[in-house]
Amino acid sequence: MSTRRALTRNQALVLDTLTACDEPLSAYAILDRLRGEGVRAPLQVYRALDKLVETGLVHRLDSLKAFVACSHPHEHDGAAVVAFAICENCARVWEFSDSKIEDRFAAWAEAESFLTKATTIEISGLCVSCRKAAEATEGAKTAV
Amino acid sequence: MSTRRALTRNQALVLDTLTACDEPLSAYAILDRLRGEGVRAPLQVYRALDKLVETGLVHRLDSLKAFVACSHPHEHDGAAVVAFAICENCARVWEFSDSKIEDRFAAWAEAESFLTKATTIEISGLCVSCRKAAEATEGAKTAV
DNA sequence: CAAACTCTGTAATGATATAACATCGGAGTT
DNA sequence: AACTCCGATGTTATATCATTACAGAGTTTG
Ligand SMILES: [Zn+2]
Ligand SMILES: [Zn+2]
Ligand SMILES: [Zn+2]
Ligand SMILES: [Zn+2]
Repeated sequence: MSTRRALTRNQALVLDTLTACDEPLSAYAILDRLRGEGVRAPLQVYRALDKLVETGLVHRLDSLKAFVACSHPHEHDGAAVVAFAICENCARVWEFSDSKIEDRFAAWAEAESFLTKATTIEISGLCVSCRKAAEATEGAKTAV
Repeated sequence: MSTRRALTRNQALVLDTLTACDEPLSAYAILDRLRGEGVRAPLQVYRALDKLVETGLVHRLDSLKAFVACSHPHEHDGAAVVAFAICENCARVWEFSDSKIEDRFAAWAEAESFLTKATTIEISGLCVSCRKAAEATEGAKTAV
Protein backbone atom coordinates (compact mmCIF):
# COMPACT_ATOMS: atom_id res chain seq x y z
CA MET A 1 0.00 0.00 0.00
CA SER A 2 1.08 3.49 0.91
CA THR A 3 0.79 5.35 -2.35
CA ARG A 4 1.01 8.25 0.12
CA ARG A 5 4.67 9.04 -0.52
CA ALA A 6 6.33 11.70 1.52
CA LEU A 7 6.93 14.97 -0.23
CA THR A 8 10.35 15.97 -1.44
CA ARG A 9 11.85 19.23 -0.32
CA ASN A 10 10.76 21.19 -3.39
CA GLN A 11 7.30 19.70 -3.32
CA ALA A 12 6.90 20.65 0.35
CA LEU A 13 8.10 24.18 -0.31
CA VAL A 14 5.64 24.65 -3.15
CA LEU A 15 2.74 23.13 -1.26
CA ASP A 16 3.46 25.26 1.80
CA THR A 17 3.55 28.37 -0.33
CA LEU A 18 0.20 27.58 -1.87
CA THR A 19 -1.37 26.59 1.42
CA ALA A 20 -0.21 29.80 3.06
CA CYS A 21 -1.75 31.86 0.30
CA ASP A 22 -5.48 32.38 0.07
CA GLU A 23 -5.45 32.93 -3.65
CA PRO A 24 -4.14 30.99 -6.64
CA LEU A 25 -0.53 31.60 -7.63
CA SER A 26 1.15 31.24 -10.97
CA ALA A 27 4.21 29.03 -11.17
CA TYR A 28 6.43 32.08 -11.51
CA ALA A 29 4.80 33.76 -8.52
CA ILE A 30 5.59 30.66 -6.49
CA LEU A 31 9.13 30.76 -7.80
CA ASP A 32 9.54 34.36 -6.67
CA ARG A 33 8.41 33.49 -3.17
CA LEU A 34 10.85 30.61 -2.97
CA ARG A 35 14.02 32.26 -4.21
CA GLY A 36 15.05 32.78 -0.60
CA GLU A 37 14.82 29.01 -0.08
CA GLY A 38 17.23 28.31 -2.89
CA VAL A 39 14.70 27.61 -5.63
CA ARG A 40 16.09 29.23 -8.75
CA ALA A 41 14.51 27.86 -11.91
CA PRO A 42 10.94 27.57 -13.19
CA LEU A 43 11.42 23.90 -13.81
CA GLN A 44 11.96 23.19 -10.16
CA VAL A 45 8.53 24.64 -9.47
CA TYR A 46 6.83 23.01 -12.44
CA ARG A 47 8.20 19.62 -11.49
CA ALA A 48 6.94 19.94 -7.94
CA LEU A 49 3.58 21.16 -9.19
CA ASP A 50 3.28 18.22 -11.56
CA LYS A 51 3.58 15.78 -8.71
CA LEU A 52 1.31 17.72 -6.40
CA VAL A 53 -1.37 17.97 -9.05
CA GLU A 54 -0.96 14.30 -9.83
CA THR A 55 -1.53 13.35 -6.20
CA GLY A 56 -4.43 15.77 -5.86
CA LEU A 57 -2.91 18.06 -3.27
CA VAL A 58 -2.92 20.94 -5.70
CA HIS A 59 -5.25 21.93 -8.52
CA ARG A 60 -4.45 23.88 -11.64
CA LEU A 61 -7.04 26.45 -12.64
CA ASP A 62 -6.86 26.62 -16.41
CA SER A 63 -8.84 29.81 -16.61
CA LEU A 64 -6.25 31.59 -14.43
CA LYS A 65 -3.14 29.67 -15.47
CA ALA A 66 -2.56 29.38 -11.77
CA PHE A 67 -2.38 26.81 -9.01
CA VAL A 68 -4.20 26.46 -5.73
CA ALA A 69 -3.84 24.07 -2.78
CA CYS A 70 -6.71 21.65 -2.50
CA SER A 71 -9.07 22.92 0.16
CA HIS A 72 -10.10 19.47 1.30
CA PRO A 73 -7.50 16.90 0.38
CA HIS A 74 -8.12 13.21 0.94
CA GLU A 75 -11.82 13.75 0.34
CA HIS A 76 -11.95 13.60 -3.43
CA ASP A 77 -9.28 11.00 -3.93
CA GLY A 78 -9.21 10.48 -7.64
CA ALA A 79 -12.67 9.97 -8.97
CA ALA A 80 -14.89 12.84 -7.99
CA VAL A 81 -15.63 15.75 -10.26
CA VAL A 82 -14.82 19.02 -8.59
CA ALA A 83 -16.02 22.46 -9.53
CA PHE A 84 -14.19 25.67 -8.69
CA ALA A 85 -15.88 28.99 -8.16
CA ILE A 86 -13.41 31.81 -8.51
CA CYS A 87 -14.06 35.37 -7.42
CA GLU A 88 -12.79 37.66 -10.14
CA ASN A 89 -12.36 40.43 -7.60
CA CYS A 90 -10.62 38.89 -4.59
CA ALA A 91 -9.40 35.75 -6.39
CA ARG A 92 -10.50 33.43 -3.64
CA VAL A 93 -11.61 29.97 -4.70
CA TRP A 94 -14.44 27.73 -3.51
CA GLU A 95 -14.23 24.08 -4.27
CA PHE A 96 -17.33 21.94 -4.38
CA SER A 97 -18.79 18.85 -5.94
CA ASP A 98 -22.26 17.69 -6.72
CA SER A 99 -23.17 14.11 -7.44
CA LYS A 100 -26.22 15.11 -9.49
CA ILE A 101 -23.99 17.05 -11.83
CA GLU A 102 -21.66 14.11 -12.07
CA ASP A 103 -24.57 11.89 -12.94
CA ARG A 104 -25.66 14.15 -15.76
CA PHE A 105 -22.20 14.22 -17.25
CA ALA A 106 -21.97 10.48 -16.92
CA ALA A 107 -25.32 10.16 -18.68
CA TRP A 108 -24.16 12.32 -21.57
CA ALA A 109 -20.94 10.32 -21.88
CA GLU A 110 -22.88 7.08 -21.79
CA ALA A 111 -25.21 8.25 -24.53
CA GLU A 112 -22.33 9.32 -26.74
CA SER A 113 -20.05 6.44 -25.80
CA PHE A 114 -17.49 9.02 -24.78
CA LEU A 115 -14.85 7.74 -22.37
CA THR A 116 -14.34 10.50 -19.82
CA LYS A 117 -10.89 10.88 -18.35
CA ALA A 118 -11.01 14.29 -16.73
CA THR A 119 -13.58 16.99 -16.13
CA THR A 120 -12.73 20.62 -15.58
CA ILE A 121 -15.33 23.01 -14.21
CA GLU A 122 -14.51 26.61 -13.42
CA ILE A 123 -17.03 29.27 -12.56
CA SER A 124 -15.98 32.87 -12.42
CA GLY A 125 -17.96 35.66 -10.83
CA LEU A 126 -18.20 37.55 -7.58
CA CYS A 127 -18.16 36.01 -4.13
CA VAL A 128 -20.73 37.15 -1.63
CA SER A 129 -18.55 39.77 0.04
CA CYS A 130 -17.21 41.29 -3.17
CA ARG A 131 -20.71 41.25 -4.58
CA LYS A 132 -22.07 43.17 -1.63
CA ALA A 133 -19.25 45.67 -1.81
CA ALA A 134 -19.93 46.20 -5.51
CA GLU A 135 -23.66 46.61 -4.93
CA ALA A 136 -23.01 49.16 -2.19
CA THR A 137 -20.81 51.22 -4.50
CA GLU A 138 -23.33 50.89 -7.30
CA GLY A 139 -26.16 51.89 -5.00
CA ALA A 140 -24.31 55.00 -3.83
CA LYS A 141 -23.62 55.98 -7.43
CA THR A 142 -27.25 55.74 -8.58
CA ALA A 143 -28.58 57.26 -5.34
CA VAL A 144 -26.55 60.47 -5.61
CA MET B 1 -31.15 46.96 -32.78
CA SER B 2 -28.80 44.89 -34.89
CA THR B 3 -26.03 44.08 -32.49
CA ARG B 4 -25.19 41.63 -35.27
CA ARG B 5 -22.31 43.65 -36.73
CA ALA B 6 -20.63 42.46 -39.87
CA LEU B 7 -17.22 40.93 -39.42
CA THR B 8 -14.10 42.79 -40.36
CA ARG B 9 -11.65 41.29 -42.79
CA ASN B 10 -9.38 39.82 -40.12
CA GLN B 11 -12.29 38.49 -38.12
CA ALA B 12 -13.72 36.79 -41.21
CA LEU B 13 -10.35 35.27 -42.06
CA VAL B 14 -9.94 33.87 -38.57
CA LEU B 15 -13.48 32.56 -38.37
CA ASP B 16 -13.21 30.92 -41.78
CA THR B 17 -9.99 29.24 -40.74
CA LEU B 18 -11.56 27.83 -37.60
CA THR B 19 -14.73 26.77 -39.37
CA ALA B 20 -12.78 24.96 -42.05
CA CYS B 21 -10.83 23.05 -39.44
CA ASP B 22 -12.37 20.18 -37.51
CA GLU B 23 -10.11 20.61 -34.53
CA PRO B 24 -9.22 23.50 -32.24
CA LEU B 25 -6.36 25.73 -33.33
CA SER B 26 -4.01 27.84 -31.28
CA ALA B 27 -3.74 31.50 -32.13
CA TYR B 28 -0.32 30.92 -33.64
CA ALA B 29 -1.57 28.00 -35.71
CA ILE B 30 -4.24 30.32 -37.10
CA LEU B 31 -1.59 32.92 -37.78
CA ASP B 32 0.48 30.43 -39.75
CA ARG B 33 -2.47 29.54 -41.92
CA LEU B 34 -3.20 33.18 -42.65
CA ARG B 35 0.25 34.45 -43.55
CA GLY B 36 -0.64 34.03 -47.21
CA GLU B 37 -3.57 36.40 -46.68
CA GLY B 38 -1.33 39.12 -45.35
CA VAL B 39 -1.77 38.47 -41.64
CA ARG B 40 1.63 38.93 -40.10
CA ALA B 41 1.44 39.47 -36.35
CA PRO B 42 -0.07 37.54 -33.42
CA LEU B 43 -1.96 40.59 -32.32
CA GLN B 44 -3.99 40.67 -35.49
CA VAL B 45 -5.21 37.17 -34.71
CA TYR B 46 -5.75 37.79 -31.02
CA ARG B 47 -7.77 40.91 -31.71
CA ALA B 48 -10.01 39.08 -34.13
CA LEU B 49 -10.38 36.19 -31.68
CA ASP B 50 -11.34 38.56 -28.87
CA LYS B 51 -14.26 39.87 -30.88
CA LEU B 52 -15.33 36.47 -32.12
CA VAL B 53 -15.29 35.02 -28.62
CA GLU B 54 -17.15 38.05 -27.34
CA THR B 55 -19.91 37.55 -29.89
CA GLY B 56 -20.01 33.81 -29.28
CA LEU B 57 -18.95 32.69 -32.74
CA VAL B 58 -15.80 31.17 -31.35
CA HIS B 59 -14.98 29.48 -28.06
CA ARG B 60 -11.67 29.33 -26.28
CA LEU B 61 -10.81 25.98 -24.75
CA ASP B 62 -8.71 26.79 -21.72
CA SER B 63 -7.52 23.26 -21.28
CA LEU B 64 -6.02 23.30 -24.78
CA LYS B 65 -5.12 26.98 -25.03
CA ALA B 66 -6.88 26.80 -28.36
CA PHE B 67 -9.89 28.14 -30.17
CA VAL B 68 -12.75 26.45 -31.95
CA ALA B 69 -15.64 27.74 -34.04
CA CYS B 70 -18.98 27.41 -32.32
CA SER B 71 -20.72 24.34 -33.66
CA HIS B 72 -24.19 25.79 -33.33
CA PRO B 73 -24.02 29.57 -33.25
CA HIS B 74 -27.12 31.62 -32.55
CA GLU B 75 -28.47 28.84 -30.35
CA HIS B 76 -26.75 29.67 -27.11
CA ASP B 77 -26.86 33.43 -27.39
CA GLY B 78 -25.27 34.59 -24.22
CA ALA B 79 -26.86 32.88 -21.29
CA ALA B 80 -26.59 29.13 -21.67
CA VAL B 81 -23.86 27.10 -20.04
CA VAL B 82 -22.05 25.01 -22.59
CA ALA B 83 -19.89 21.98 -21.97
CA PHE B 84 -17.18 20.81 -24.32
CA ALA B 85 -16.10 17.21 -24.66
CA ILE B 86 -12.70 17.00 -26.24
CA CYS B 87 -11.18 13.83 -27.63
CA GLU B 88 -7.59 13.67 -26.52
CA ASN B 89 -6.75 11.47 -29.48
CA CYS B 90 -8.39 13.08 -32.52
CA ALA B 91 -8.93 16.51 -30.92
CA ARG B 92 -12.48 16.81 -32.13
CA VAL B 93 -14.89 18.70 -29.92
CA TRP B 94 -18.51 18.08 -29.00
CA GLU B 95 -20.49 20.97 -27.63
CA PHE B 96 -23.55 20.34 -25.50
CA SER B 97 -25.63 21.86 -22.78
CA ASP B 98 -27.91 20.48 -20.12
CA SER B 99 -30.45 22.53 -18.27
CA LYS B 100 -30.37 20.20 -15.24
CA ILE B 101 -26.68 20.88 -14.86
CA GLU B 102 -27.30 24.58 -15.18
CA ASP B 103 -29.94 24.34 -12.49
CA ARG B 104 -27.56 22.65 -10.09
CA PHE B 105 -24.90 25.28 -10.62
CA ALA B 106 -27.49 27.99 -10.17
CA ALA B 107 -28.61 26.34 -6.94
CA TRP B 108 -25.07 26.28 -5.60
CA ALA B 109 -24.56 29.92 -6.54
CA GLU B 110 -27.83 30.85 -4.93
CA ALA B 111 -26.92 29.07 -1.71
CA GLU B 112 -23.53 30.77 -1.56
CA SER B 113 -24.74 34.12 -2.87
CA PHE B 114 -22.14 33.82 -5.58
CA LEU B 115 -22.80 35.96 -8.65
CA THR B 116 -21.92 33.78 -11.63
CA LYS B 117 -20.55 35.52 -14.68
CA ALA B 118 -19.11 32.68 -16.70
CA THR B 119 -18.97 28.93 -16.49
CA THR B 120 -16.34 26.83 -18.18
CA ILE B 121 -16.80 23.09 -18.53
CA GLU B 122 -14.32 20.96 -20.41
CA ILE B 123 -14.31 17.19 -20.46
CA SER B 124 -11.38 15.35 -21.93
CA GLY B 125 -11.36 11.71 -22.89
CA LEU B 126 -11.85 9.52 -25.92
CA CYS B 127 -14.61 9.87 -28.48
CA VAL B 128 -16.49 6.79 -29.55
CA SER B 129 -14.40 6.06 -32.62
CA CYS B 130 -11.04 6.61 -30.96
CA ARG B 131 -12.22 4.57 -28.03
CA LYS B 132 -13.15 1.65 -30.26
CA ALA B 133 -9.86 1.90 -32.09
CA ALA B 134 -8.00 1.84 -28.78
CA GLU B 135 -9.98 -1.13 -27.51
CA ALA B 136 -9.30 -3.06 -30.71
CA THR B 137 -5.56 -2.47 -30.36
CA GLU B 138 -5.71 -3.37 -26.70
CA GLY B 139 -7.69 -6.52 -27.45
CA ALA B 140 -5.19 -7.64 -30.10
CA LYS B 141 -2.33 -7.06 -27.69
CA THR B 142 -3.78 -9.17 -24.88
CA ALA B 143 -5.10 -11.82 -27.27
CA VAL B 144 -1.72 -12.57 -28.86
C1' DC C 1 30.11 -2.49 -6.63
C1' DA C 2 27.03 -1.63 -10.59
C1' DA C 3 22.51 -1.16 -12.67
C1' DA C 4 18.32 1.13 -12.37
C1' DC C 5 15.76 4.59 -10.63
C1' DT C 6 14.27 9.07 -8.94
C1' DC C 7 14.96 13.63 -7.76
C1' DT C 8 17.81 17.65 -8.71
C1' DG C 9 20.04 21.88 -10.92
C1' DT C 10 21.01 24.75 -14.90
C1' DA C 11 20.71 26.77 -19.38
C1' DA C 12 18.34 27.38 -23.37
C1' DT C 13 14.30 27.51 -25.88
C1' DG C 14 9.48 27.21 -27.17
C1' DA C 15 4.62 28.67 -26.88
C1' DT C 16 1.12 31.82 -25.56
C1' DA C 17 -0.45 36.59 -24.86
C1' DT C 18 -0.24 41.69 -24.28
C1' DA C 19 1.65 46.69 -24.24
C1' DA C 20 2.66 50.73 -26.68
C1' DC C 21 2.46 53.57 -30.51
C1' DA C 22 1.55 55.30 -35.11
C1' DT C 23 -1.71 55.16 -38.75
C1' DC C 24 -5.75 54.33 -41.57
C1' DG C 25 -10.51 54.91 -42.96
C1' DG C 26 -15.45 55.31 -42.53
C1' DA C 27 -19.49 58.04 -40.31
C1' DG C 28 -21.33 62.05 -38.99
C1' DT C 29 -20.95 67.05 -38.77
C1' DT C 30 -20.16 71.73 -40.29
C1' DA D 1 -14.58 69.53 -48.89
C1' DA D 2 -12.55 70.00 -44.29
C1' DC D 3 -13.07 68.53 -39.54
C1' DT D 4 -13.62 65.37 -35.89
C1' DC D 5 -14.51 61.11 -33.78
C1' DC D 6 -13.83 56.37 -33.19
C1' DG D 7 -12.90 51.73 -34.08
C1' DA D 8 -9.86 48.71 -36.78
C1' DT D 9 -5.17 48.00 -38.38
C1' DG D 10 -0.07 47.17 -38.70
C1' DT D 11 4.32 46.83 -36.45
C1' DT D 12 7.73 46.24 -32.94
C1' DA D 13 8.91 44.91 -28.70
C1' DT D 14 8.04 42.63 -24.49
C1' DA D 15 5.71 39.93 -20.91
C1' DT D 16 4.14 35.56 -19.24
C1' DC D 17 3.71 30.60 -19.13
C1' DA D 18 5.82 26.01 -19.97
C1' DT D 19 9.10 22.46 -21.76
C1' DT D 20 13.44 20.27 -23.80
C1' DA D 21 17.93 18.72 -23.15
C1' DC D 22 21.62 17.41 -20.53
C1' DA D 23 24.40 16.43 -16.54
C1' DG D 24 24.95 15.32 -11.75
C1' DA D 25 23.64 13.49 -6.94
C1' DG D 26 21.27 10.30 -4.07
C1' DT D 27 18.74 5.74 -3.27
C1' DT D 28 17.58 1.28 -3.58
C1' DT D 29 18.30 -3.48 -5.50
C1' DG D 30 20.75 -7.44 -7.17
ZN1 LIG E 1 -9.46 19.62 -4.10
ZN1 LIG F 1 -14.44 38.08 -3.76
ZN1 LIG G 1 -21.04 27.30 -29.15
ZN1 LIG H 1 -11.40 10.88 -31.12
